[in-house]
Amino acid sequence: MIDIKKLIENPEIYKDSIAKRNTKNVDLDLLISVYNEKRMTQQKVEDLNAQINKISKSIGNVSADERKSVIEEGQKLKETLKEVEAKFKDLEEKYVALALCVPNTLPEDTPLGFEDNSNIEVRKFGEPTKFDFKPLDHVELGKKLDLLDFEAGAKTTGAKFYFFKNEVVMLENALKKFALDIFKEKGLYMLKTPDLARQDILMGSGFNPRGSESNVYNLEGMDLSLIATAEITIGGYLSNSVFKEEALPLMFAAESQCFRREAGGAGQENKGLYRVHQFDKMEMYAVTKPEDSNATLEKIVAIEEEIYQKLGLPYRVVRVCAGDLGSPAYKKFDIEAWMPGKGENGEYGEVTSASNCTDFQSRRLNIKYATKDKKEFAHTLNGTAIALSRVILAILENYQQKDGSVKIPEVLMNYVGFDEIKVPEKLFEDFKV
RNA sequence: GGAAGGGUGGCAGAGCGGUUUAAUGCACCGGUCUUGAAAACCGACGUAGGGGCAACUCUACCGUGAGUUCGAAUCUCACCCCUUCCGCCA
Repeated sequence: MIDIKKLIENPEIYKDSIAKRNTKNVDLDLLISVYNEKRMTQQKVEDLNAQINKISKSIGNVSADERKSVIEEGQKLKETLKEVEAKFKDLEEKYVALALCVPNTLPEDTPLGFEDNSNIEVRKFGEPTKFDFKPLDHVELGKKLDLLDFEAGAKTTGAKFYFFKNEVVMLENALKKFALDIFKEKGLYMLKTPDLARQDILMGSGFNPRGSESNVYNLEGMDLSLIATAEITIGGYLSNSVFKEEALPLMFAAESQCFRREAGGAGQENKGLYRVHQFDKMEMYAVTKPEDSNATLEKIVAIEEEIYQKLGLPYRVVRVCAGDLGSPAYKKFDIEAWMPGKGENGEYGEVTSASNCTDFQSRRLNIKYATKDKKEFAHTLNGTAIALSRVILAILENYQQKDGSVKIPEVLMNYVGFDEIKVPEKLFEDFKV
């Protein structure tokens, strides 16, 4: 939610953001006029209430014959109040609906562009993995090594669902433990969150549970949705809180499952594990004072980079362009790991995303911090540590060998308990006639 | 899922249709006293929004939403949450 006073004072910075993001269906002029009308109507409601309060207080001191006329006067006022109140409620609803559509502002140096090809590379680690053979993609490797099963996922649940099998089940758990150890070392406050959340909590983080654009699954007949990221439930955890100034910045980490409808996400670009409806994720989150949020964003990206360096995955860090930002994000960095099986000859593919949401979410979720003499909205940030499905994809593709076996990244060997995934003698398919 | 009880300021806790401006206590903050502290005393002490240059003033908020009433923390209905017991179950 944006700060309406800031918007009225400075509509240009919001107009600029909307244009650069190419956000549709936002009408700032209408929003401002509805706000002003709402305010005037609110004043009328309050005046009427003040009159009614006065009358009902005076009623004890009024003589018996006067009482009747005083009550009648009150009744009259109440009828007027009902009309004005209905108008106010209507305006309030209109105002909220319009205000919810306004995206966060942007810093001056945001790269321009509407798609991810306008993102700007800011750093690079390693070089794209070279092979002296033609590498397989993770779907082929998953089949050959009996590690992934998309057909069974489709049969059981639907397209873009999958089974992890054998060593990948262990690899997933190893990656989680690896992430947890890093969280512990960095002193992050750790959470394992519910995988369902109320819809107002979803909206608090900037997710829209309803409408055709929605990316979330809703539970029929209930006020609950499957979460798309732990960012949502961490937001719920922190909602309606006031933090001590000296306790900030607070850094969190959470494990959860993530469910996304990803309507229209099919196609070669998104094959296999790259874009799926369900995956596990280790997420980071921070609450800071406004002046610290940009430094904290750098800190989150640094932890992410440490993870991918330790995993030995080549990556680049990109600054996300205006049109590719979600509406809560003020500034965002993605890490893209090298994926040898993506596209024709390998491509970088997004594995993390770190956003500074400034006060956009904290206004909706009511997350504040207190100084000696006032309470202010805090800033919130979020960043991926490990999206399990995509990192497993990257490990399989980057660590494959000529015979189809896959080496385990050194840092994970102790976690998984073996150093290589060998080509099995028998596949599950061989059990069938 | 069933039954009973409950949800009031930072905390504890009264109020159960109109002198409530939500009592009282504790905590916190400022002050007096003191070498300093404690105690005692005095004062201030919620959030959000509207109007005003301002001193100030008005409105809303007692789990949430609706309703009854001139007037609701108090009465009615629905929902949410908590506690205890029963049932079911990893």
